[in-house]
Amino acid sequence: MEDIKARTVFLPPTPERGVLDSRIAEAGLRPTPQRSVVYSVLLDHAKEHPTADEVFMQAKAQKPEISMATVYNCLDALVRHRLVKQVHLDRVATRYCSNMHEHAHFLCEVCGEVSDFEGTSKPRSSGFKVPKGYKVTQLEMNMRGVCPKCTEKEVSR
Amino acid sequence: MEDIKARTVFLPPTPERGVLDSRIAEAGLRPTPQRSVVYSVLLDHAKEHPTADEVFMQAKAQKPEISMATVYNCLDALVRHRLVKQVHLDRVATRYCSNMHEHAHFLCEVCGEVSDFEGTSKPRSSGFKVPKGYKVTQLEMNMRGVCPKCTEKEVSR
DNA sequence: ACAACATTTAGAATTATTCTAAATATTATT
DNA sequence: AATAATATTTAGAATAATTCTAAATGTTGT
Repeated sequence: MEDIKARTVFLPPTPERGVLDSRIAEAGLRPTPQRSVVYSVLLDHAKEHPTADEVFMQAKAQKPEISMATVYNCLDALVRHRLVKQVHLDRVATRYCSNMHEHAHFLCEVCGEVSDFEGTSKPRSSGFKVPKGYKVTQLEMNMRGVCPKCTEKEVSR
Repeated sequence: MEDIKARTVFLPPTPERGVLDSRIAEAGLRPTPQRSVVYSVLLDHAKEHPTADEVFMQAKAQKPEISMATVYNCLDALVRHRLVKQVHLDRVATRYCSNMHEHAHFLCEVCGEVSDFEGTSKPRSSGFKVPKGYKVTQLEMNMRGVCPKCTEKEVSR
């Protein structure tokens, strides 16, 4: 029996570099070392929904020559080819998400932590009236409020 | 019979200054001339979902001494007191919305125009699984795609 | 009228993102 | 394999959005 350490309950472990490269290629992008690194950082830190800057720091640890401009280039390429998603939760830096299952994002207004809520919603049965003629290709559901940890702390004050 | 000029189909005409001030006061904010101006700009330009910079330019037209810092202060105060909403559609500037009926935002990826889609969605019946213990106070649905105008143009090419 | 407090202001500072032009790497062509 | 065409990366400068700061002004309560 193999000794498998589950990384998280919901997210699969990050695949090896070769697999990443073929995913990048399948998406129609030339697989470069920089793109693999950026993609692997996002897969490894899916829970954190890192900002471009955080991705840069992590990527630098693996590949010290990488530059910020490249991180932005790679992120944009990955987003355009639907390997990752941008998340726009507030006025500060854009966050990135490698979980491509449809899901909602929740921002805790107390601690700032971002969580994923699984589920799906079809644009035209979401409760919102999409007028005829609008072609919806992407859907983003963001919620805000207080997470369980912070609710507890508030009560015990 | 009165001669009423409807400003838009869905949005009511902007109320006069006095009414604005009492709404601001009701929300628990001291009504200042700057806050009224900023609020009135947002009500007058609800359809455009203006950025802080656009609000500044419009506000300056009515009150030339107003400063950018004040516009940010006022916008933040209005948001905190639930008179307007922030909309985070992309990596560039935050947009503001004075339509407080629940609705979704649609960004046309061709022309960049933002539209409102009416409707409602309860967090716990939105299709997304909100785990027990999470207190959701705000919900934001953003969609992207192509608007009818741009779809037409694309076809006729 | 005075003290306490809130708001506004201009401008500087910071942060996020984009741009630019040169260097490097890859792919296609011979 | 050599060459040309093309794509990607790089460092750093430039721009844009937002926040900070400290002084001035305005408001409220006593």
